[in-house]
Amino acid sequence: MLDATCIVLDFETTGLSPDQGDRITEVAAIRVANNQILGHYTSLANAGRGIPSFITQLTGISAQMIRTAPPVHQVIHELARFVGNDPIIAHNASFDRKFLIAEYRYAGLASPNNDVICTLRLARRLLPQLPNHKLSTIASHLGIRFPSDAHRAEADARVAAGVLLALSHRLAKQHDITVTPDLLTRIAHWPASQWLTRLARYKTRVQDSTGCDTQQTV
DNA sequence: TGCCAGGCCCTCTTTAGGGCCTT
Repeated sequence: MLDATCIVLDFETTGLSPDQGDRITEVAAIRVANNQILGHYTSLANAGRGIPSFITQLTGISAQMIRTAPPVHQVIHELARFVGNDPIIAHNASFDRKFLIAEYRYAGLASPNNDVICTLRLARRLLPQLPNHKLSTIASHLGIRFPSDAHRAEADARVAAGVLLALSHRLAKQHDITVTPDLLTRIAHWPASQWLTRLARYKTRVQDSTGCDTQQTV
């Protein structure tokens, strides 16, 4: 169980690198609290960039769709209000984080300092037996179905939210521990070969600090 | 002319290289 409020974020973009001039084309942010999806913000975004044909083939997002979309600065300001200071969750979070930082900068906003948790890193630790750790593979393994076409922001974000909740549930059940964003952040950054040892030490430290056997939120 | 992301992770490693993952 995940005992916190988090924002699951997914961007569709014109390419892989904001440093190479790529911009976002669509964003979805989903608020997760008390193990439920409580709300979402989704929008296409017009950043004035052309859409490579392979991106249209991959995502279904066309140049025509972007021409009639809200301007990207408006979308980013609305996104920033929705996200607030809650921890951000994303699959391969370094990708979405670099676009978030770039788009905040373009929009004249201060660089976000939200905690960031990566479901790719979590899945590599909690599900090492999988043949790969693509979002679709993890979702299939966990019995999570895409609500619509993959590679659209809201569908990917909803699936990532399901992955987050399923991994949190599995972690809590298998290790008898309260799962918090702080713990997920720690696990994601512990070396993959050491995370179980580190988790045992973490549990011992929490028990010692509380003076009882019951796990507490830290 | 040719190339063009970047951070993480694993291993045949650490004075490195290659695969994975996101669009």
